[in-house]
Amino acid sequence: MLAIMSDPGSAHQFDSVFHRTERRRSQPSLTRERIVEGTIALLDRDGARALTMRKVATELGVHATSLYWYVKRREDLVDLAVDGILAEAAADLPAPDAPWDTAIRETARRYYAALTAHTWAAEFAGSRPLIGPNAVTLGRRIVNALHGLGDEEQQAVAIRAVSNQIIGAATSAVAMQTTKAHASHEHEAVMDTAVSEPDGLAVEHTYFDKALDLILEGITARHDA
Amino acid sequence: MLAIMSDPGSAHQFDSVFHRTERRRSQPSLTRERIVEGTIALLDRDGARALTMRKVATELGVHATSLYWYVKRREDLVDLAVDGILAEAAADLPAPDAPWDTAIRETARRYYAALTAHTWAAEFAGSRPLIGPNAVTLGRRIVNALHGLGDEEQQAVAIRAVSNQIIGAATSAVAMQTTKAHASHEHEAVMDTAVSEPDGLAVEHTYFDKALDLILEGITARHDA
DNA sequence: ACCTGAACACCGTTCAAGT
DNA sequence: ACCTGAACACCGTTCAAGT
Repeated sequence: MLAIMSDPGSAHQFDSVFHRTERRRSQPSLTRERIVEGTIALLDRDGARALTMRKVATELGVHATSLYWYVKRREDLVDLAVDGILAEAAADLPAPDAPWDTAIRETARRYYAALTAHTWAAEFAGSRPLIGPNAVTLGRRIVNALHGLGDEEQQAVAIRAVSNQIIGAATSAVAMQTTKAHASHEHEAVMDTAVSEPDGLAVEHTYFDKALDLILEGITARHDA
Repeated sequence: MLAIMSDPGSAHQFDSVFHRTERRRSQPSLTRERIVEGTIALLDRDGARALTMRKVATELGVHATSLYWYVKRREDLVDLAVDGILAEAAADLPAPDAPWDTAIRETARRYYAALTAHTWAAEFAGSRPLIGPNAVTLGRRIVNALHGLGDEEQQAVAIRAVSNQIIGAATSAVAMQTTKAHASHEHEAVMDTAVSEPDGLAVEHTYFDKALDLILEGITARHDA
């Protein structure tokens, strides 16, 4: 969830990996960074269901219990991995002086693209609060873009409309994708839309842009009034 | 995901509980209906993490392995439970001749309310395709409401904008809620927004209405042009 | 047709012990 | 400070056996 970005202070009240500092020595065989890389590699290769402490450990050539020196629980791996792939999106954001609507379009697009590029990320994003540093960076860019458009409440509404669109679109696109993947596997004669739409994710991506435009038009209409 | 509702045909290609007919005899001690009720009761009481085959079985006074006569896998329980709580929303929908915008507002509102009333439902909805009968009923009501507003593509865009808003808002609201719950447990001095906002879900509910209005204004603006 | 019971191959997590 | 190894209390699922 992105809503926290309108209220960054409350993030400090929540026990999350991102608030716990990492313990480390001079030459450890493990690092939180290495763990995150291994987790992402595993997830990209074998999917969300493959995320177990034991498999991540095997991926890194250590024992499962070693991971607990660096993270507190399995969910931490999820949170770190999701925020990890958001790094792609959080780097290279639109310039601060960009027009508000193109700033939102660009940021939202990158956010959505990162989540759908790693299907597991979209799956997890629906059930975990998105309060990692990269998620916060992305959220702030949207907040800044809307700053000055209407009063505070109008901004809060616009922020939620955009955020919800990103999360909702990403999870829906991925769920639809995996649905069709199942279908193709289980029926040999594939005569459904999976054929007429060779790349469902690409189609959804353009729908995402257009749905976002709808929201931006709504904001504009309200702002001009 | 709701996107399937714009393409009901493809649902038949996917191996889901909803396509498998139930086996039953005259007086079985178990029923798919009883199982769903027990699952929902368990989830409402103990939360999403408590959903295990063994606990559901205990809830119903049978052995875990007995459940496999009625469902194929654990995920089936998730899908059935989520669609189960959507029954509240799918019953008593706005009349077919209601104005399109109030029809959408009412339907979306009920959909969102059902998902947030059972926090586990919102959590699961983000990672499972919403293709149960009640989800389909709700989706169809939205599709029907938009029928005739613009060409087919404009309708598809509007459908996605509304659907994504429902899913995104529900998952965000619930994630935020649980975040704050954690905070209250782990810090004795609760001086964050959880205090100034005694009922976060209620606040989010009114934000949901307003964000949805933004989308409806976008649709109107486009339609009038 | 329905339900049990044993069994298999896993899980996450704790914790004492090693270095 | 970091990592191992054993151990605990779970999991989902299959399948032969009962009725």
